[in-house]
Amino acid sequence: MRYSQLLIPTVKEVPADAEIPSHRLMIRAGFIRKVASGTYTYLPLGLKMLQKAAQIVREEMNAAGAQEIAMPILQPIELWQKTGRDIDYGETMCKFTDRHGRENVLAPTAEEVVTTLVAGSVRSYKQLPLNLYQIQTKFRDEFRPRFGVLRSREFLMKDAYSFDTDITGLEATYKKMYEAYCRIFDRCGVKYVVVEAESGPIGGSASHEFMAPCPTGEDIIVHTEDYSYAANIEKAEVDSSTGVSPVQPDTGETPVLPMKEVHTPGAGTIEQVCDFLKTKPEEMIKTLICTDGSQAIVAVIRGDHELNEAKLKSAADVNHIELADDETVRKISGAATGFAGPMGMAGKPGKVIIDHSVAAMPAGVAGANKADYHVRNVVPGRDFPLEGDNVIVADIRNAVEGDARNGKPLQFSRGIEIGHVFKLGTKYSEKLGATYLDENGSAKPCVMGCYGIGINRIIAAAIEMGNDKNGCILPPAIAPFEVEVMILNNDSAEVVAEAERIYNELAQAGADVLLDDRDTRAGAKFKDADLIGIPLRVVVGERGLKEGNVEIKRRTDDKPTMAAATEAVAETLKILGELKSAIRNPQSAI
RNA sequence: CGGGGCGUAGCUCAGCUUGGCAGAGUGCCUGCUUUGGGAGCAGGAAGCCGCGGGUUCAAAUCCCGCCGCCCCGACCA
Repeated sequence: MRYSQLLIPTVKEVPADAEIPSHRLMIRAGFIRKVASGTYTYLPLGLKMLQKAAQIVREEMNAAGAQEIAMPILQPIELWQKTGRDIDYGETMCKFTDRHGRENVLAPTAEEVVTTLVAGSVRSYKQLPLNLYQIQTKFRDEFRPRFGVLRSREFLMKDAYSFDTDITGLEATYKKMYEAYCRIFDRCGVKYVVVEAESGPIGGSASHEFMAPCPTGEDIIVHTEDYSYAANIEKAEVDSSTGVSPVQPDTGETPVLPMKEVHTPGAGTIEQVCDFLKTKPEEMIKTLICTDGSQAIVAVIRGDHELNEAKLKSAADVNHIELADDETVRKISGAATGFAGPMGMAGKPGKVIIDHSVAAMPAGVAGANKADYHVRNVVPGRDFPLEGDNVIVADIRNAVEGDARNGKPLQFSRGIEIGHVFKLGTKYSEKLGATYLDENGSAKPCVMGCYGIGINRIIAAAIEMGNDKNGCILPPAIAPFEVEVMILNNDSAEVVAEAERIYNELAQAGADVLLDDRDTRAGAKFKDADLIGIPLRVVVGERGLKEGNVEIKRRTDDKPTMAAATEAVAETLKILGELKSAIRNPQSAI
């Protein structure tokens, strides 16, 4: 295609509201423009990248035996009420009432529709396994859209849903999808690590996330140095022997002091209490009052630790958890927020969940359940019970520096979630009646899996990982063009003719090539080519052509290499082939 | 939803404290010169100063309300 005919509005100025490199560069390179918070227009180059990534996804999904379908974005809310997910998704779901007064949703995902489809179309085990997917716009009214297209309210997602007769079948399908995902991200040229993940409101028994490692990522990856264990921090489990209190253990030789109430006026946070009492956060016992909507769930963790809501949910065996409001806190603890303690909690309605690391403390400082007071020398097991009908000791905190898994120390890094695979089981098939008749004629629910890929995030992650001060450095598989042929001197008939020849021959050979035929200064063309990040550049200029040469330069090269104009096409295709086959990812594994 | 910031030319921003002609750079258009890493000179077009109300002789500027956008937090596959 010809540059002069494409809408590629590159900009020199850094957009004021873009914070991270991918967002800045996608705007600067003319890939996207913002329409409103969390919604973007994709311009020709940006759309081309999305389509290339989507095509790779499509090819690998088809190769793995999945079939492409198209489901509606507009869905009746009744479907979501059947599974209760209208509640689970809550405000995140875009809803509206149509002219007939019917409530509709703009789909954030499609389990309900696809499962209903299968319920009505599949009768026999002979029709299974089945794997259906689509590549389609999804809507989520995020609390806080940010980071450009990384967290937007409208985005392109590949969502696949598998139906098997039993768990063994699901395992096989899951493995197939997992492997297809590896091939997809390999082919796209995006680095990734696979981590264990929480399944969240989708529900199900197991899941893995594909993370593009990147310091600007929103997710925290917890892993051993060799990646033999890697998990999202929401999921990461720690060896229970690690992370125990550094406080001197009670050897029985030092007398155990009785509890002592101390006045701590206005000190409601861990930091304030530590300042006031000259204690360390790891000597504090933090008591968080939560609720599942009907009963109180009291979480007890060490002062320097963070509560992990997913772990708390599973320890308490509830579907939903949130921090209680001040009024509830006062009712349960008898004091303002900031002064709750575990003493006496076990006798109240609800559940008390105590983290392992608190149970291991010889003594600590806790809130007194009385405004402006804390208590020293609180001994777990003596001053509050570690067992009982409604008391559970469990792992309910986030992993921290110093924790280990399988005896190996854990490290922390950040990542962008670009893909997610789930084993769903029969949660949806049972609720929506997706059953089949087995060999014996008895009806059984399909065993499901679901598999998502954020297409926009593939693009953003690739730019996030591949950029320098001059612009994007894109993998050839998803770059808007593989090669640019640049006409350096538009007023030279020979230069123009030679550039056109090379451009036409490259295009005929199947290369995706852009001809920069704009009648503008050379500097501007160089800057734009670098900004867009086209992997390979062929410059046809008067100076070189006098000697019968053109210049060939990879985006990553410092200097161009000269090639005979007559060899330019062959040489370019050769380098392009090398670039395309060189793509692999260092730390994918697992 | 809580905290903070911002809203002025297509873009990046100054002007607001202390009310008094609507500004710069960049981009865009025209002409001349230039032509291998975002050229120079000259000329030009371009604004509901986010919206609504108030104070005032006079409001981009001060006051009130609303809307939008960004960041942090909370929340969230």
